[in-house]
Amino acid sequence: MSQDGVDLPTSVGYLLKEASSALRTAMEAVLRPLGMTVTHYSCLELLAQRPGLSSSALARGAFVTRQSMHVLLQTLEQDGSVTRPATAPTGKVLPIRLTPLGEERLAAASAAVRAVERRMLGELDEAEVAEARRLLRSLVHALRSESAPDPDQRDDEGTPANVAG
Amino acid sequence: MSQDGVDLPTSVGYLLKEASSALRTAMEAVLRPLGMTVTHYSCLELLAQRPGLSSSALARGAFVTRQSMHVLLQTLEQDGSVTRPATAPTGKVLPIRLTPLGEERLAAASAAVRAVERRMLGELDEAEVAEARRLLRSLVHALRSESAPDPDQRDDEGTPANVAG
DNA sequence: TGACTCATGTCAGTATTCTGACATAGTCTT
DNA sequence: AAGACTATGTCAGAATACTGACATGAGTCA
Repeated sequence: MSQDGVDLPTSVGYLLKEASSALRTAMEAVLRPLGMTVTHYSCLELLAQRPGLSSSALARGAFVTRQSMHVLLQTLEQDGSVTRPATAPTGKVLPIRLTPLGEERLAAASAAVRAVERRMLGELDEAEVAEARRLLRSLVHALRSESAPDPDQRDDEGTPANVAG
Repeated sequence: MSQDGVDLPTSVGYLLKEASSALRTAMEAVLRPLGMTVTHYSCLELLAQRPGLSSSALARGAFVTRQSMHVLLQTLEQDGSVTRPATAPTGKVLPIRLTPLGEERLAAASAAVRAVERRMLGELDEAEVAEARRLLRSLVHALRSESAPDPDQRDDEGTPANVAG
């Protein structure tokens, strides 16, 4: 059974999902007291690094559909964490920005998440961390290389970004 | 901004999520033609390797809540892929098993998923794959070590397993 | 210029998963 | 043996994300 099927304990795919799941769980645990979900945090962090990003761009960066990001942004806007111009400066793109309140909330969340990442990497030295980055990038690159649908065309075509494995 | 916040492109956490997301997308792409979702597949694969698993054990293995697994199993049972005894042989645990039809479906799905995993690892040699396993296990271990809630007590306590990061 | 293709924003409906809660069956402790 | 603790199965409601669809700008190319 282990030879014919995918041997889960040694499958890199399974380990990837396991690690990703553990990370999300840990992040949820530290973000919950701050009244923030992982997706909220991801969105704010992306905006901090690249102010003026569009809703669709945010969706790609957070690995959700642009429809999901759309409703999330409505929440964050009501929340007062982000602002969006009523009319598009050019084209249809509505550049989104953090408000001071959003930056404030992000600061606390970002610190908590950094602590989680530090704990995650606690058993590794610098060289191993670098190697982990390199290997993960290789996996992503290989998965997207051939016969892998373009992640940008997630819409009206059928290749969502859920996360799992 | 990059020093203060979490620098996404170099964050191992972000790369982990990126890789996991890419893997799930790729798996969905190959499983869709087989009429199967990633969670369905995970469940069947677990059952193939450990027949007689309980619903809760399956949930842990697939990184979802036991409630989600419960509804999933109802689908798979109607589907004719798995069977569950009406009464518990001992205690409350209802051991679940694959039907011949389930095994058949799993065979096709498992082959497709193995191909995806092969593609994912295509750029790496054997030593690098082993290193990837080791590093991923280290991340999981470190995340669960301290101040990380027991994943078994996901219920009535507040630490779900969603996947993201 | 006009047709084509692509990306974005948005609305509506569906599906999946989660949170909360409760009863019950083993297990461990005293 | 009784009580406490843990784990399981299950039901119901809520939150979240996704699929499908449509209109609108922008860029490309003949």
